[in-house]
Amino acid sequence: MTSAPKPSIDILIRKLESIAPLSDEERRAIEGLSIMIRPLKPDQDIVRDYDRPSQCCLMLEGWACRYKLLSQGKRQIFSFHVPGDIPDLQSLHLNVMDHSLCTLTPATVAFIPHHGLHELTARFPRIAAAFWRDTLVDAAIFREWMVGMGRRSAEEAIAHLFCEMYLKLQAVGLAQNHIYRLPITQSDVADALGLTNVHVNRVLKELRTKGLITLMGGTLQVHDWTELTKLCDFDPTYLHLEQQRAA
Amino acid sequence: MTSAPKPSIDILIRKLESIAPLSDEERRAIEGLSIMIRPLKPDQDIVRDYDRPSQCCLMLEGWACRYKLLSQGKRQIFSFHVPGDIPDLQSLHLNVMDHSLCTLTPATVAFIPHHGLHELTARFPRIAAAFWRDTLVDAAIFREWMVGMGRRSAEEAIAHLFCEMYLKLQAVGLAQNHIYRLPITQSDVADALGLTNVHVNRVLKELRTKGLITLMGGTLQVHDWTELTKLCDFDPTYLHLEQQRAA
DNA sequence: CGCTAGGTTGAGCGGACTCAACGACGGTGG
DNA sequence: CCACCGTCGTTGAGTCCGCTCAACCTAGCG
Repeated sequence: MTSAPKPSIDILIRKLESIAPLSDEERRAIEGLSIMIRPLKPDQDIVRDYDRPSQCCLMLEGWACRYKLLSQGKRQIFSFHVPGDIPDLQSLHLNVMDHSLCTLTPATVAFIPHHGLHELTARFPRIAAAFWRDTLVDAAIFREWMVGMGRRSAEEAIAHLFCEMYLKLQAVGLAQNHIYRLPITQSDVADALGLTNVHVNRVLKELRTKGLITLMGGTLQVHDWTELTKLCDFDPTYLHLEQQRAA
Repeated sequence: MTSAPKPSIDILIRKLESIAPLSDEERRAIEGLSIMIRPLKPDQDIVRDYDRPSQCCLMLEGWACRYKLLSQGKRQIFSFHVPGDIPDLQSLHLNVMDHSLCTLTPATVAFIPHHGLHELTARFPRIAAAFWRDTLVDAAIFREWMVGMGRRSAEEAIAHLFCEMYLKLQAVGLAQNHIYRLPITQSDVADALGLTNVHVNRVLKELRTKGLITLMGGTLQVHDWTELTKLCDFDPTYLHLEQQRAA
């Protein structure tokens, strides 16, 4: 953070354009969305299970995650979100929240009323398609996490998560050289992968011992990318990062 | 199947209308889609991992599932699909398949070219929204399966799956009185929940012994719905079955 | 300086797995 | 018509990955 640019909805335009170019009119329509920008503290819920939100949340700065609390205090994390993401875009068409969304770090988010998004997507099918696509990639990542929890060992699952996060962050310019900020606790990792914090700790130690990664002070460094991807059989197809040709 | 009606795209119209009413024009546009209806045998792949399909598949009769094969022959099933579903709707906007789709029973499916669907959704934003919503419910179910694999015991996970399938089938008129056809093997259940067929077998025996269910010849009967839902802490919110008020 | 959240380590346990055998059933072909 | 075979379901015995419980360490922070 040398001289932080003022966070704005531009990040959304850039994200959409990384998939398909926008016309001037489309770009102007997005810039014309009425939004409310708010700074948030860490561990602050943005929307909660059973809420009926009337707005979506665009991450401008910081990390967030979607999760659900079960009886007996168990927690399942569904996804991690970084700047450019709209983690609750589904609320545009599913009026009840079936999970919660909360910040992991200090964050800046833009709230965009459903009203404006409904108008926007009705007027511009290509923008609607781009948003739709975004939720589809989300679902693809859910599927891959299912593979992790159902069919991968703890070590493979953790390695896989680290590979995935690196590519996601690299795609939005938040990571390079196999180093990135990963401001989440071992308990968060555990709740994302269906493990316990104790076991995550042991596996991390193992990965460190093998010289594959170091994870310190919220920064992850991958020392041997090839070996790490091999360990977990990582195939990035599901992230659908390649540019789609314009429709 | 006393006097089977000829399967047709009507099933799709009915499904869309269960969410929001369609105008005559919209209905006619859907009926005007060029489709190809095909009967399929059981265990037949419809689309495969890494394919780049140019059409979507509407289930008219029979069951299908989405899955992925891993190295060492492991398999993860992501979802089960019944008549009215479009299991590969995501291929409309994600051009590479990141998983496969195959029949579980003899089935009849309608293939709908992407071309026609793109036109349809561009012309009718409300139809686009309905399709989009459908993929969002899909994603919500993925999330719930993640909860099952990450944070539920085998018994809870299996009970939860049975509750889910009942409500999904009931919603399309394929189940009532807590009885329904479940034409899948114990290995399928295992691959869906991240378990082994052996363990699924033992847990089913346990559920049978408790008098909660009987599962025989592909038919599941729930004897004590209340108890079954209590056992797995079932909350159907995530299925988003309630009618949505017209946009 | 003390509190708290997060990380680390040990010891013992158990749910689900592995391997293996066998039974039930339906389809198929000689 | 029945022997054969493959798929699916069932059961037993032994193992292990990841869990539980618990203690302790470390660093940031009010």
